[in-house]
Amino acid sequence: MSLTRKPPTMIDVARLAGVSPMTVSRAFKQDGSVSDKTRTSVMEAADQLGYVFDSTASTLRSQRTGFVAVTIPSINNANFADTVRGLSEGLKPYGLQILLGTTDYDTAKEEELIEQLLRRRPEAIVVTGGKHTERARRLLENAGIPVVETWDLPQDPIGHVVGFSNAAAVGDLVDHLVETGRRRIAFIGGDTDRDTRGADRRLGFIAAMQRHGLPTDRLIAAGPPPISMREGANAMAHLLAERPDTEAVICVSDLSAFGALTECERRGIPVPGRLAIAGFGDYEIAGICVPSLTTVDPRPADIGRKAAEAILEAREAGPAGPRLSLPIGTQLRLRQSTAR
Amino acid sequence: MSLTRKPPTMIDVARLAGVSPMTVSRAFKQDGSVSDKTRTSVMEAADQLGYVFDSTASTLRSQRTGFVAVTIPSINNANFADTVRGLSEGLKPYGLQILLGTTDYDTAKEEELIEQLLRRRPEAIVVTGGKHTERARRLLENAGIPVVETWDLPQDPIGHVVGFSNAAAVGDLVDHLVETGRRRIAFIGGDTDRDTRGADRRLGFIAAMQRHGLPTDRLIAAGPPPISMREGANAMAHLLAERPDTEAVICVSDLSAFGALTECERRGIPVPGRLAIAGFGDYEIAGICVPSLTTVDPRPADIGRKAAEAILEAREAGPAGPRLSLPIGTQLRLRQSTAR
DNA sequence: ATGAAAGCGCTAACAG
DNA sequence: CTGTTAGCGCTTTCAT
Repeated sequence: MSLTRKPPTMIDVARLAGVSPMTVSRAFKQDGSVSDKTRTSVMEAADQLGYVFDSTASTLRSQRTGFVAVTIPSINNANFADTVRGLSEGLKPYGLQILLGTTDYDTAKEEELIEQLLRRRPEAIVVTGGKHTERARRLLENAGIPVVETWDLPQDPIGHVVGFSNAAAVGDLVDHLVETGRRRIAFIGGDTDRDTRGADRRLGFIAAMQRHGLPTDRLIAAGPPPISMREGANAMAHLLAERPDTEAVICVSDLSAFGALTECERRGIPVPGRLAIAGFGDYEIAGICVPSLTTVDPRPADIGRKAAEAILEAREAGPAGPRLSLPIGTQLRLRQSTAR
Repeated sequence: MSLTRKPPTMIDVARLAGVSPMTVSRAFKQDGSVSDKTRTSVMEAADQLGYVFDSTASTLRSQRTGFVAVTIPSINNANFADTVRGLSEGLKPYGLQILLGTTDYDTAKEEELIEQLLRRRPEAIVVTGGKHTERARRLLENAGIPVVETWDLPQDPIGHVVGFSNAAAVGDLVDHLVETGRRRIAFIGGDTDRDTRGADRRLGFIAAMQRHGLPTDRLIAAGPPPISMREGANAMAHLLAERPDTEAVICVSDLSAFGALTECERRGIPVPGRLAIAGFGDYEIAGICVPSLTTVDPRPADIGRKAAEAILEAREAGPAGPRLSLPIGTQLRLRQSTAR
């Protein structure tokens, strides 16, 4: 590492290249109107000095940070990671970079995070879910930038929405299980409403069961979110002890579903023979485990791509533009774990 | 969303609170020397105006962005996600925020990414691995900030290092398999050296096999990284077709190892009875699948935490401080998939 | 504990 | 195509 001496600025580059700082500035832009010859000599000077463009200064003067802020519950989740990837790919061609933060499924942390992110003056913000603290909501409303809520269909959206009904998607799973003759169906999910999407899935389960005239007395609380494989296995052990005659289980995610599946394997309980299992998310594991898992594909990368589209449209339209609502068509993936 | 009018600045807040902008600035700092009464009235004024502190301006004047740049190969990988979590938690108390980018296991993309990130003037940068393009290396060397290379032990480190020998860790796996009586051992990994850590694991496999006087003719190339579950299953199918007498398989990661395991399950091949399988990474699935997977735990969150420590120490010590090298003690996790 | 003046490094706006 | 001037919103520095 070189000793810290003052790093070169545009002025240094300009001096060495024998041009004005403004010309250096233009040379570093895509569309800057500079002759090829000038640009080349500027770039050579910059290279020679080890100059690295300072976007903090550019940002202040031009009022364009090139940031899009994104909040997700957890970075350690393939679904949200896919959404971030889709978003990132959709924004990159426009020179927009993602500024990512995680909320740990906690609206208080989300509020703090949103404030932190807004201080960086992002040009748009994408949040996961539609449930926020009052202050977080106010911050988003007053930010003066496009706001996109994702992975949900909020009752009262702040700005744009790219999502789907978690409840309806679980309803599809229930319908499928009932159609294939299951009646005593359980739901394994988180024990709080901190994970809004998880809570919505549970509500969707209850509503669909009632629609079919079936009891909803097999709700297993697997602990605070995120509910992962281990919690799924424990919840399945609990369920088998309490209600051994259960015919099918819907889990809040594929990870917990896979954990539940392994518990059946350890106990020699045939799946789907004696017990059907379904998950949510279409994580890679769902397609490859044995038996493969029936699940719902929420198209996470599509959510990201469409959120990017929403942002780009919103910038075109300006603050007076319409609120966009881009629905995501979830897809039921019927696999071995619920076959008849 | 409110119509975009000019957002309030410190000057507006100062005017409303009847103080100077400097006092507002101090009120927004942790240790600003302002009376409680003044701070309260400033905060009230700020609230009333919906003022949000502008760190882009703060950053320019103070030359402190509060960013630590981080590059990882993929966001969709629980190991790297854990490292980012550890890092993030270690840095948060110091007001440092992570600016994350992904390289897709591509050093050319890494170079571009590093330049992008350095333009944002991070106060330190953490990169995954120790292999970079020449220009990327030069950029890092001249950045004038602490540089930490992780997940590897580079021959010629740029700055600080927090890592372990991937080769040695795979050597431990080979030793274990040989000790338990396996001789015809295969390795499933990526087909290029793009994934440096994967390539190092393969080299470690070859070296350890040679040390034991065993042949290394069972190297399966599973495609370009990242090698995931599906590629692991395909590679196993290929291996079983070509070399059906294989006694054990080491996979470049737990994800491919799990895929390989499912392929055995589909074909009715007993694991570990007829074939032993080992992975790498100690992903959650390794501990919960049936049979559970023998693997190496690289302590990803520790890598992040120690990288944070390295950064904090380096800032204390200044540019003249020592190059830190914080080794990570990987842990062999012996489980059912290689039991005798 | 508070204020006044200056300026961080770049670019908008205008001129030529 | 290139240059000049001013200023983005804050904080450093120096004063009181």
